[in-house]
Amino acid sequence: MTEERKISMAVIRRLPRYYRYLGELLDNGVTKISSRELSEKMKVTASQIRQDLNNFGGFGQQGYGYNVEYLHKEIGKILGLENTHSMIIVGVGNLGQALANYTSFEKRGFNLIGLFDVNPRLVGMSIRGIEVLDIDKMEEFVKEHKVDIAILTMPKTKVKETAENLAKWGVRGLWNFSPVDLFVPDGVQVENVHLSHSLMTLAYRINECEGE
Amino acid sequence: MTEERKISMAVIRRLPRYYRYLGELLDNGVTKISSRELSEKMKVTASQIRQDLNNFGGFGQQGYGYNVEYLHKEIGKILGLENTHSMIIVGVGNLGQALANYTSFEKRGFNLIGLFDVNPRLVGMSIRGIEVLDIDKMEEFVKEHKVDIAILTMPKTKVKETAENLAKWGVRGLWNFSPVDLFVPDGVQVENVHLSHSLMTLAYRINECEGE
DNA sequence: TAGATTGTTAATCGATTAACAATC
DNA sequence: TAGATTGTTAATCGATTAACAATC
Repeated sequence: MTEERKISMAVIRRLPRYYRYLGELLDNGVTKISSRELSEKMKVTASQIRQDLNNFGGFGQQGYGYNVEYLHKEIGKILGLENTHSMIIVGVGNLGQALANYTSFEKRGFNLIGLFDVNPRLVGMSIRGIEVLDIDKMEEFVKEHKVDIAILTMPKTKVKETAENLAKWGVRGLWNFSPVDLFVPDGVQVENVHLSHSLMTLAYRINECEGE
Repeated sequence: MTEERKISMAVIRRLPRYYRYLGELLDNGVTKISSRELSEKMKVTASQIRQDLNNFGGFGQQGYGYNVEYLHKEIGKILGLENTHSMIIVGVGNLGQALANYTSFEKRGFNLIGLFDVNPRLVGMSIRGIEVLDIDKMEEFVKEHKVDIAILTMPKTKVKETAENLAKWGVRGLWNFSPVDLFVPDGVQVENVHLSHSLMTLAYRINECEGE
């Protein structure tokens, strides 16, 4: 596959937001929108919207604007939402269970196919029809099923080793919820959700803006 | 308070990571570190570390480097971690419960003091000694207790209204887990955790890097 | 056609990196 | 003092915004 140009992460991270807004417009029966109108709703510049979209092609029409349904669909394609993705959860504690119970991921084609934990109390339990397996069974499972994404919601002590193994066994995406930085081989993508970092930056801003 | 200069969010978002690494060094008994050594560990440039830190003052010593304990403590102060912060959770579903059970926030001074939900089945239940109250009691509670941060883990339909109310009642930080953009008055800080966005960007990268 | 709005180039702004004088 | 490393200025790089020609 010949990539024309590397798209910056700043752009990529804005795409889901565009996708969400366009979805809402679609639900409200809006058929067309200009970059200016969308920019006012989203509180960004129209220039940025047009630049962002033109990284991927010309989706609009001069003098008219953008067809909402078409643009929504195209951004979905860019994000890879026309494919389904299979996921497993490694670590079925509080957070793992919460994510396992999320049904909205499925709507976007993210299907949960496996749950793993070391805790014998959890093994054998089922969440939404999926049985929690012992972590010893994970290698076999991953090699047998095509696993696109592993959700890492386990204690941080074992994350590094687990991530290395999963990468070795062919998992291409790691959604990491541990406060640990994973350095994995090329070709494996890591997306971190550092809740404690997020909370700390909120604390900073609260303290900074005291008395504003 | 006279702010000298506006610090960019890019810098702020790196601070928790510095804080974490320095904490680890501290635990390992490391007493001093140079920006170069730290940069190698963290895979960032030494220049960036020095620039970032010098936004807040000179914490190092020429020819020596940085004292790990001192720097760790100072970054903690910058992030506001020497203060405690009181938090409530609004919406005690799967994710709300998971966050309520997190004990690690407490270690950093983030104390949970209230839980609220509309669901009569959840009201009256206790998590870690905190009773879930009916959402009708929230206004009174917030006005009586000093609430710094509200964690919004409720269905998205009610988030906008709830956020506006909480802001009105004096809550200064909103940690928002709903796929909704909140536009609140100045002085109220919003930190979004858009899990679905995070997952979509991971999907994009997996698809993009196919065959790499 | 005239008006509107895109796609795209150019200008600006901000963030990152490099370089080096200051100094421990 | 000599060596090391910071703090800080200058250079570069990238991202955002502005402007406008293309065109529907």
